[in-house]
Amino acid sequence: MTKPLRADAQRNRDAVIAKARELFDAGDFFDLRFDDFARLAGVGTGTLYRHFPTREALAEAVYHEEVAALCDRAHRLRATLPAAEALAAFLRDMVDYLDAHQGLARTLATLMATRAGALAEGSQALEQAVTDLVTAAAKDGTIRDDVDAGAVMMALHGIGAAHDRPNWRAEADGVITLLLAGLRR
Amino acid sequence: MTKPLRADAQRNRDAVIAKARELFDAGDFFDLRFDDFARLAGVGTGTLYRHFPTREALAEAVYHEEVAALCDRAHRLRATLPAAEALAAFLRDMVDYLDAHQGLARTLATLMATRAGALAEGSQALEQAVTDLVTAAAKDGTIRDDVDAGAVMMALHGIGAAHDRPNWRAEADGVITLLLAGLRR
DNA sequence: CCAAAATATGGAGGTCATCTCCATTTGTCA
DNA sequence: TGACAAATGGAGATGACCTCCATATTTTGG
Repeated sequence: MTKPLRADAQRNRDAVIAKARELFDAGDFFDLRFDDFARLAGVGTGTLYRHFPTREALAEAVYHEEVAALCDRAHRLRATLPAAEALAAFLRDMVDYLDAHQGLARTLATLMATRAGALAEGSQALEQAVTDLVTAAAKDGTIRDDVDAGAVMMALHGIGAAHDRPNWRAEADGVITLLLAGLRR
Repeated sequence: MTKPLRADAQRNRDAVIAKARELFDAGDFFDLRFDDFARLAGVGTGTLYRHFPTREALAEAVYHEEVAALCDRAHRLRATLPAAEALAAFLRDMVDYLDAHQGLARTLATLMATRAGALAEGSQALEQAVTDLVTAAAKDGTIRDDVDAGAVMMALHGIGAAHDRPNWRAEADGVITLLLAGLRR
């Protein structure tokens, strides 16, 4: 399905992602004109747009492997721990991760806000991972089964969307605590 | 503190808010060019911008009284019900209200996303109302006191921010259910 | 190794929403 | 009523986003 990229195209693509990651870490990614970013990355605007039609698409590419890692972790947890504990561990990890990578929090927030996220691959994968964890735990009876996994997802969205609240970390932990306590039978 | 508005200015302001409310109800408010909106409302763009520097400012004006009503309701509930029940009732009302007025949900989501919300009067008031309810219930011992009221706020943000999820209502109810169950001692 | 075909490039310029500015109009007050 | 203050509105500046295409680079098949 995926046609092999020409050598120079691949090089440019990688350069763009590398520069984007750099800006994410510095926290400037979202404050920059997209055109200027192209110049920074050393490519023309046309090239940038061909590879990444929107800013969010680029953000997703940057975090693609990280999100994949999170999903993997979800699967591993689910395989090695009782379902409820796996869910708890995953949610706490998620907050840790968002805390360590503010860029991702902002990315997710944007993805959520623009609804482009509904189509984003990474977003889908994450949602699927959460759904799996929740339904597994519900099925073995350790958590209630009358609440949709989407509710957990929604709360996570809230955590991401509120990334700039002054007391973010404590509040995010609070949300997770409430969710887990609320889910317990 | 508030300087009295000239007669025509007041008239225009009211006309703009009225038209905005109309569009909110129709669901078109956010899909419209702000300039075109000015024409629709029968004022010049300059006038529109003088009264409402941003789209969000206008949205807030439209929902100002609604938010005020919600806050009043919070106070009344707090006065007439045990604290924990007041909190529960308020949160459920909140979802009902958001469900009935999608425009408000989207407004809140935007306010949250743009961080302009942190300064918005209505937003502040809502947060205060929630905080009051939570701390009251925590103080009388009916809910746990180790979780910040901000966590509840964050979850509400999530509900607002996710307003376009296909299964919104059920998931929103789920979030509230989990929060309330999680808060119980 | 060398065309010719396919693929990719980049940046000038088009498009469009946002917002400002100010000459003119409208309201207020003595 | 006259003069001063307040408000108006819409033309046009601004600036971000995105497209287009003449040129350049890579690949392919002979």
